[in-house]
Amino acid sequence: MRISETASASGLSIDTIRYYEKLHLLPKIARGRDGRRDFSAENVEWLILLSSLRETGMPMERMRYFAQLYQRGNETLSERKAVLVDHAVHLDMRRAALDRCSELLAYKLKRYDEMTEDLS
Amino acid sequence: MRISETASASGLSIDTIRYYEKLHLLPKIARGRDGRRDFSAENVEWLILLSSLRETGMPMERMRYFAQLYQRGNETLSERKAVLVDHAVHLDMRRAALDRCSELLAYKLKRYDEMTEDLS
DNA sequence: TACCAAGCTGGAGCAGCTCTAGGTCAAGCG
DNA sequence: CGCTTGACCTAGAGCTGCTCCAGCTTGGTA
Repeated sequence: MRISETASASGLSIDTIRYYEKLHLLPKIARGRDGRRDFSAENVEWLILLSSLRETGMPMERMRYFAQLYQRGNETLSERKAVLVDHAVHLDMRRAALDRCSELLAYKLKRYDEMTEDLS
Repeated sequence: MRISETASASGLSIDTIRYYEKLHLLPKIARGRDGRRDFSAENVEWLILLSSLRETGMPMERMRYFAQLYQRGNETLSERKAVLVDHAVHLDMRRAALDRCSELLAYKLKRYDEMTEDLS
């Protein structure tokens, strides 16, 4: 798969994919004889996971650790599982932050409405 | 109120508060005769709002626009309202991203479990 | 055969903090 | 009264995580 297709499949930009490769967040990507990257289905699946983790706030350093586990193969499954379980907890915290913000916005909007009524 | 108290009340760091002031995201902050900042209750409330908006992904540029409206006073209430309503929509998108990530994690964890069972 | 889109690399630029160096000032202590 | 401590100040450097740019190569179409 070409890098442009991989980008739209994963939601990452082409530049970000190259950047992640440079940081060794990806396993070795095959190249065509013209030097272009050729992403496997597994590569794409991995990028979708990275994209989702990054989008929801996993720090780069943690992703690097996770990627190293991935590249060491099946012996690291339990450590990888721990990373994902931790991140699930983090998702709950983010959800709570969104909810707090929603509430605050609702309160502010109500106050704005009251203020515009008072003016009229 | 001192900057350290304001930081813990708003959830922003002291450095970030000073940075926001430099970018004119805050109205003019009073100073004591020793040159230290003295935040009013309204200042703190404003910082709590900014903190909440930033934490949930509002870009700096948008915050700057919002801050300018705020500093122009009550005539801008309807524009400010629009900013907050837009952001509420953005919150829903973020929630959806969290949910997609949760689902993906659940799927991956299930697969990990199947793989470790196969190994044993 | 000439072009154009898509890819490549190395490196600069940008957003949004975060940290550091080097200083001021007020309060508390001996 | 002098000394120390700690919270604050400023200007500016450094960091993360992209994002963009210049200048080049290649493969497919007319």
